[in-house]
Amino acid sequence: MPKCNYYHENPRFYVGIDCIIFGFKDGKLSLLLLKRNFEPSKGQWSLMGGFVQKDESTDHAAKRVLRELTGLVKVYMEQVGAFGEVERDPGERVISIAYYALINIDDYDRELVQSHNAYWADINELPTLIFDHREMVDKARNLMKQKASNKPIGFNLLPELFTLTQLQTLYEAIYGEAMDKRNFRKRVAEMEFIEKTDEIDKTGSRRGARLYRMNSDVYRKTRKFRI
Amino acid sequence: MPKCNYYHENPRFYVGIDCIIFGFKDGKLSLLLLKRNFEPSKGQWSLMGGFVQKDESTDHAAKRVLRELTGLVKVYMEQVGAFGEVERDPGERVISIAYYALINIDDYDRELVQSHNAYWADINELPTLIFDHREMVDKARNLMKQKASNKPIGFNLLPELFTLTQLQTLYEAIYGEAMDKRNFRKRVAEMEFIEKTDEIDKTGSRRGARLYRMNSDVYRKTRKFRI
DNA sequence: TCAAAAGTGTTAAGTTTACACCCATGA
DNA sequence: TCATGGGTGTAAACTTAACACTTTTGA
Repeated sequence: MPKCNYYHENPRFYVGIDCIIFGFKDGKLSLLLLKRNFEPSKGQWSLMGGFVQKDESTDHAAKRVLRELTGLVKVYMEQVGAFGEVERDPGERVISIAYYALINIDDYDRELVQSHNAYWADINELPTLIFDHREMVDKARNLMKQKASNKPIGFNLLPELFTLTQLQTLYEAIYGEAMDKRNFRKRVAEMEFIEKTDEIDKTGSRRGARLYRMNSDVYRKTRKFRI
Repeated sequence: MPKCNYYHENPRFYVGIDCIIFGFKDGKLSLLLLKRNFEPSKGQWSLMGGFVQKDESTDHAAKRVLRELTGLVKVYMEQVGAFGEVERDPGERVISIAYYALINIDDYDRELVQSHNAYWADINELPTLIFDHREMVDKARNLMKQKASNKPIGFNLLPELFTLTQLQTLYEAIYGEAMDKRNFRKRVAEMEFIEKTDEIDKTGSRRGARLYRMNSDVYRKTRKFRI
């Protein structure tokens, strides 16, 4: 394929990556935010970000940025979209691509997160964020909610073994509304890939609660999910 | 806001725009495609595209690109997402942002379209497209289908006055499946913003069919839509 | 007079919602 | 023994799906 001058008439742009990192902490949906200790906007809250590099796809860049903050690899991520207002970043023209990630809050590298000056914030009590990051968060949250209602992505936010109460609390946090316990469990019982294990969690109650596990192989056979 | 060297360590990229232009033609959902008479990939089919310029947002660039092809302004457009594989455009590294547009097929500037060597193609019989354009189309189609099911965006594909048979045929084309006429009309009757007019369309049948109109002001009051 | 599209209701099936009590355990 | 969270079923309300005939008119 010959290089062609047509391209070179056009301007080039910094392409940023911003990550909306969801976690499930103390029964609440939370985001991992950075208190910036660098300019621009030092001291303010922002999403974890970075720039796309020459030799990497945007999806790859998003995974790299997430890894730089959390140490995690193989994380569930989805693109939220491109944010391209001319003045969105007051420092320079940057076109940014937002991604959301769902991580298990027990797994990440705490030192790495600490060294970036990052903290978990309840999604319903977010501080003011720089630039258009709030818009990114809102769009990510809506997309995630939509997807979580018909694809089993929520399990990425839970430990491998979880109780049905944890699962219900998670979905209540995602939807922002209470659910009926019996109706919820009826629906779970219909999904064969949510498997009962032999184990009991004794930490949440005196009686103890049955632990369940998501079985991806079983899910692949039916691909039916609806909570 | 001081400029800061941090940005300048990073590479810059051409940022492309690609438009998935939906129309409703002869009872079928169609896309406006270009038979490229320029390199690279001359002679092959592609989406209408362009490049983001210095002084415009990506949304603005998408509207401009659409206007360059169709002459239309104030068109319904939604972003599909960013496509950022390293080798997606074999000519140069280009990160492209795809948008879909819904246009009324009676309105566009035919000469302009002709001069770009563009043609309507039935969405179910698309030719092979260059680069990752097929992927963009598939993602756009899914997003549009999803959105059309709970927001009244489909009316952008119809003339101002339309018959219920046209409306049903449109939704059958969007969903790719047949619908029951009586159930369909029952649902339409529940939506007050789909208003019966005094006019009759005599072109589609001997008997003639009642023409309807979408009233956006009435829609804004209820915002209930479900087909 | 007949072909072709427009228009019109009812019933059964399926889904969703509402709701309250007993169980097991450790402190 | 009691406070705490875990676990369980049924009936009513609502929504969705299936289904067939009459009307109008121009050729």
